[in-house]
Amino acid sequence: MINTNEAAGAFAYRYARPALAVDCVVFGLDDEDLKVLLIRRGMEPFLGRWALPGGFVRMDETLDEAARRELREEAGIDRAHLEQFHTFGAIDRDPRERVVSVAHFALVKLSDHAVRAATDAREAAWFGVDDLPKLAFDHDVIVEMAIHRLRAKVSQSPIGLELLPKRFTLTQLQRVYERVLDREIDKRNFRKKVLATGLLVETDEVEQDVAHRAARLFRFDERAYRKLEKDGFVFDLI
Amino acid sequence: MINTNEAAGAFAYRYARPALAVDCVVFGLDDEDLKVLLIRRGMEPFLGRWALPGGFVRMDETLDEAARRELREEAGIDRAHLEQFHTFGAIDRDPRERVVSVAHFALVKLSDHAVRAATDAREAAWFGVDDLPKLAFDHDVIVEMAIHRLRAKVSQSPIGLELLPKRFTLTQLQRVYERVLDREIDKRNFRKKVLATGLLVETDEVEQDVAHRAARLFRFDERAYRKLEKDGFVFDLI
DNA sequence: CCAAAAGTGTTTCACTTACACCCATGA
DNA sequence: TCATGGGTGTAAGTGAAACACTTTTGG
Repeated sequence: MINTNEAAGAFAYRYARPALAVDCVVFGLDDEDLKVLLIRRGMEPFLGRWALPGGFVRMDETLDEAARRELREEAGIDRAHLEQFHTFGAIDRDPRERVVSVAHFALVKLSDHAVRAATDAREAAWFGVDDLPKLAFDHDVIVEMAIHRLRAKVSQSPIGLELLPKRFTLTQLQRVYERVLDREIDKRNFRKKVLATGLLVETDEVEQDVAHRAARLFRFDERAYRKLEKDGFVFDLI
Repeated sequence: MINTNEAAGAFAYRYARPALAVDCVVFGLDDEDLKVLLIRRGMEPFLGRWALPGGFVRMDETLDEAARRELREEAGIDRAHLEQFHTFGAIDRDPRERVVSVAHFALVKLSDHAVRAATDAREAAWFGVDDLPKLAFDHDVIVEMAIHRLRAKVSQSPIGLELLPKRFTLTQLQRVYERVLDREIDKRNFRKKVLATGLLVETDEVEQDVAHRAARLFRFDERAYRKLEKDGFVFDLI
C-alpha cells in the first residue's frame, strides 16, 4: 500500500497530466481606488470577456519566472512585487481541457512608465476592485481570494509600499492602507504608528506642484526592514 | 503581443508539460512534541530516504482530492484538516523529470485509530519537528515552510483544535499552542483568553483515569465560530 | 485672504502581562 | 498523606483609539 504512488511516480510520463498555467492578479493604486489589471480575451473560450493575465508554464522556467514572463508579454510590466498565493485545480475550470493554475498577485507602481503604457493598450484596462466585470474561467474566484490575501498581508508586511513610488508622503501611504483595507484610518494615529516602526526615513524633499502646503517625502528603509525580518519580528503595521 | 499566450493556450497539449504532484506535511501532537509523518522511500531516487507522503494528481481528481487519496493510501489517514499552502516548481526538484508539487499541510488527531495504525507500519514514522532526518527531494524546504505557515495560522484560526480529540481539557489545548508556537504560555491568561472567545463550550464530563484531580472537558463551538467568521471577525487567539 | 492639505499631543480605555495559592483526586 | 495537576483574581503596564486646532502654501 505504501508504494502505490511510487509506481505511479516511476511511470508518471505514461499518464495524461493536467496543463499547468500561472495567472496574475495585478494590483495598482491610483488617486481613486485599488485597481486590478485585466486583459480582454481575443479568442474562444470566453471570447471578448475580461480575464487575468496568465498562460502556460514552460518546461525551462519556474512558476515565478512564468508569471513574470506573462506580465511582461501581456501587460508590459517589468518590475512588480510578485507572490504566489493559491493553486486552482478544479477539474472543469477550463472548458477545453484540464488546466491547473498557480495564481499570483502582483503589486505595481502606477508611477512606473511601463505600466502606464500597458493601460493604453486597447486590450488591457484597469478596473476598480469594486467595479469588476464578469470574468472568464474561474477568475472571479481567483481575484476574490487575491484581495483577501492582500488585505491579510498588507498589515503584516510592508508590501503596501510596492504600490507607491520610491519617495512618497505619509498621506499617500495612509491612502494605500485605507484603500486596500477599505476603511478610514485616523491620521495622527497612523503617523505615530508607522513612524514608530522605524522603517520609514524622512528625506529632505517635499512633494511638488501642489496647491497647498507641500508634504514631506519619505522612503522605505530596506536595511532596517531586513534586520527586523531576520530577527523574526512580527509586524502589525496597522 | 497581448495574444502570445493565447496561441500557446489553444495548443497547450502539443507542448511538454510538467508532471503535477501533491505532497502532504502531516502534523500530529503527542504528549511530547509536534510531530511530522514521514514515509521511507522504497525506490530510486532517494531510495531509503524519508520523504513526505504524496504522489501524482490524476486527471479526474482535484488537488484536494489527490492529497486526501495520498494520505489514505500512504498513511492510512482518513480524516484530517487539510490545507494547501504553497506550490513548489523549481525545475530540478525531482531528478527524474520536471515535477511541480502542490504542498498541503494536514493536521490529524493522534487519538484517531487510523492514524495510530499508520504509525505501526514499517515504512512510516512520526518525527519531532526538531528532530527530522535529511529528507528526499526538496522536502526539507517544504516542511520548513509548512511549520512556518502552521505557526502563523494557529494564532488566527482555531485549526489547533484539529490536533485534539473532540473533547479536550484546557491544559491539552494550551499544550497545542505551546508546542506549535514553541514557547510557554501563562496558564491563567491562556484560560481567560480562550474562554473569552466564546468558541469553547464546557461539557459536563471530566477526563478519566488520571492520578490527580480530573480536568473538565470542553468542546469547540463550531456554530459560534462560523458566525464570527461570517461577520469577518479577525482572530488573535494567542 | 481663502482653500486645501500638512502637521502635531493628550487622554481614555481595553487588553496584555505578571504573578501564587488552594483544591480535588488517586495512589 | 502525599504527589500531581486543576482551577482561580488582581494589579500594573502597554498599546490602541478618539479627538481639534494651527501651519504652510498656492491660487
